[in-house]
Amino acid sequence: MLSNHRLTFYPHDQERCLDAAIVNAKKICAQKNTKLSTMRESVLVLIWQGHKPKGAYDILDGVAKTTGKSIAPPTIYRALDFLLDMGLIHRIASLNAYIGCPFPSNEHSNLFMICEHCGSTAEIADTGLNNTLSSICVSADFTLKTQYIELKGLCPKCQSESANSEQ
Amino acid sequence: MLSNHRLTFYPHDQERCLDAAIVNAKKICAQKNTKLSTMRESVLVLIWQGHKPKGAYDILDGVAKTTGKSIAPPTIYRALDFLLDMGLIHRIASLNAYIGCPFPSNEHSNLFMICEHCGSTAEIADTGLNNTLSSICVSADFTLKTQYIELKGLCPKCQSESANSEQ
DNA sequence: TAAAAAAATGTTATATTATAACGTAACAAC
DNA sequence: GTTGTTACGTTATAATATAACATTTTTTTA
Repeated sequence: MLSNHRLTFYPHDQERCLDAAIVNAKKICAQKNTKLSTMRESVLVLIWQGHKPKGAYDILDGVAKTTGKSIAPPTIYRALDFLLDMGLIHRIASLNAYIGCPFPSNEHSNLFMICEHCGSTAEIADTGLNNTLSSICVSADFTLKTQYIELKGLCPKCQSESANSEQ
Repeated sequence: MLSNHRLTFYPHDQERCLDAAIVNAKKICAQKNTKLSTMRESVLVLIWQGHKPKGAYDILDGVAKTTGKSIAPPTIYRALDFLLDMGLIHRIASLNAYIGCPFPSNEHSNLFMICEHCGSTAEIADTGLNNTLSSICVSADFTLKTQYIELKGLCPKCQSESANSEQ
């Protein structure tokens, strides 16, 4: 089981996650013979500020601020499309938002645990889950291509906080 | 395992699904001491035309056509919110669309199999899957509240069609 | 290295989905 | 029959996303 829930839900050096993601992204682009242009890298960097999904227009504002340029939506959406194609980010449909993939270039299950309180979002790849889903699809004669699994709830930190506030 | 995939993916009397859904909806509203007003019923009827998720503005056009009135978006969104609250419909986040729930008033898993080719969408409630998801969440110390599981692929009919067209 | 081709980005406009804010009508309860 | 509640009407606009076309940058290759 591949998961980044410890990094996501507990304090850690965010900078290291960012750096690792960028290094990894460059490697993957090289492998796939594509380029992580300045704009694409800026978008990826912004997405990796923290472990919370970011909306396209938040990304737009952030990139505009850091680059000092004024940017139009298509520029951001094109970068997002590229990063999605490369498997470097995921789209969280229920939030209309985008998040960095902690283990790109691995087959995985697109399972997200989203804290409703603080927004922190962890990704998990679980073989058992994939097997369960596969067998469900087989029994319904449904050919599975892609899956979106978004779990909403409370992360460890927000659980204990809400428990405290109820006292 | 509760599922409507046979009804969804194979020819059948659509009218019966619709009638059953409306009867069921009235029963549930009575139980919950709420009212399925004319507008809400119109929206629900439109959603139950076929087993494909419908967008809010498609619903708007449909209801406007059948009632002969001109309707504004908030009217539709309010009816949708009500039906969602009653558990009579679900929102498919990846499509920004709404679909009737075949077994409201049951605890279930919000698992949808969506045909990418024809749009037919079946809902499945599977205890094994819920257990798998629960244990994943427990091991990550994540308190699960709600889940959105959307599987994209090919329904039985579209599988055989695409197999034929490749010959 | 200059011209051609391809890839990426810029720009303008607009489509699509959803909600805020406030007013009115219908209905139930007292 | 007035009051309170619920649902619906109306206008405007927010938030997300894309179409269409122009320009720039990079790569290829003659």
